[in-house]
Amino acid sequence: MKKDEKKIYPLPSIRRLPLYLNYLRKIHEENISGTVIAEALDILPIQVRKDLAITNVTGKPKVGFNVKELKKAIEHCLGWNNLNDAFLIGAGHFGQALLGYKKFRDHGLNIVAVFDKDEDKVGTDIFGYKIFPVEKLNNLIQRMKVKIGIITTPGSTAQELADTMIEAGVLGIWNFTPATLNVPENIVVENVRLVSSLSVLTSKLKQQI
Amino acid sequence: MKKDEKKIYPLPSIRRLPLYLNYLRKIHEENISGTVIAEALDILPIQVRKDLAITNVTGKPKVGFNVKELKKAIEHCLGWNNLNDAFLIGAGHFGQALLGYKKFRDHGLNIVAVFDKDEDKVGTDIFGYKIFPVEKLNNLIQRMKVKIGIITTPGSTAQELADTMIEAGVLGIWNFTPATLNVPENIVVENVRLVSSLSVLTSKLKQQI
DNA sequence: TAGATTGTTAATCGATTAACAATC
DNA sequence: TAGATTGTTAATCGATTAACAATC
Repeated sequence: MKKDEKKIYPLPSIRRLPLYLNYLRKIHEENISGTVIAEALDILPIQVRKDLAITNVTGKPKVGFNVKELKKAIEHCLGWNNLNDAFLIGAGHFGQALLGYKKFRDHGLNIVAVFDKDEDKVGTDIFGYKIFPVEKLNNLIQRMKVKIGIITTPGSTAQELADTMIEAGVLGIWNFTPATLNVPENIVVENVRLVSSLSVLTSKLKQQI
Repeated sequence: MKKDEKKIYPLPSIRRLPLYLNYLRKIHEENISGTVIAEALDILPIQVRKDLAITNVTGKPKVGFNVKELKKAIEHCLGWNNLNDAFLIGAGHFGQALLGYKKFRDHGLNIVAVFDKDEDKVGTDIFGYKIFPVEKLNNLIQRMKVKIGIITTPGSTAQELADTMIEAGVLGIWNFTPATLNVPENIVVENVRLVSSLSVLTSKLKQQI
């Protein structure tokens, strides 16, 4: 057990695992072949097999993989088997969009509280989440032992929030701001760079035309 | 000119270009060295130099790059020199978050109209954008010659919308849904896979702990 | 059995990193 | 000039893809 927990998986494979999981959750067959998954998701069959191999689930030639087993294994691999509690900081448009997207619970994430520094927002309710003042962030992270912080504030406050959260015990940060966060090396930061994504789109379009 | 338009840039470099651009826009120096940029963004200096090389801007040893020239070149490279008009489909939480994020204009994107299939939303206003019924999508894309569609609907309607838009002349799709879009090969699709990003975070955290 | 599908081993490809000469 | 910084060429690394034997 310990051993597989420590294994480092290729990140591109990790990124594709939830695609497989989504697909597996939709179908009703008992077994599914990598070939079929590949076709549905527009991925090469060999890549599907390689990706699925990291879950340590083995398929049966001519039959494929057991769907139930595979779903469980992917969830385990991603750390989605028990819900990860998270705090969300920044109740702006973006934060609200995330709060409104209930599906995160299907993806291992459980947002348990929301923070904002805007006095007018504090105390109000968004989608059933009561909004706390950022001043309480440190204290509540410690008390609730929350390990994940989601930053949806403007970039200018991101570093400061990260510092606070890390000091209080947060181990992973999902950063939706354009800021580059400076953190100790044992802290995991995952950046959602919408602008990088947009760059790919527009630069490809430019080439295309 | 033609020649450089057709060149295919490494996608990882393209993803980093806007980070450089953001940084360059913040500073006030006339020249900047790759080394300094690298330090600020926590990237290796050699990678910064390699990335900047794709813009064809050359720096001066000991001096660095001309900031103004570099900004222009990056914008050109990304196709941000003239604003790309885009339609947004799906005025839900996520769509609204994008509409509220005015900064896209600094990143080459100009959302010109918003569509939704919800009759209650049609005709109303969000952040100054009037919402049109999806039925008008085809017609307006043709009339306004819009080339980019942003899909922020639920995944179930994404393919259908993509088909409609492509038929009407859209060339690039920014897909915020989990759906895998099936499109002709000359059409550019860029997927924003929040769940893939979350996967990276949670799986790394699992290893860390 | 025959053949679809898996899992493994090897080859290819592309990105990152290193080394270093050129140069302002 | 001396030395910081660039740009180029080569080495390394990791992911993707190909080939194929194993097997249900």
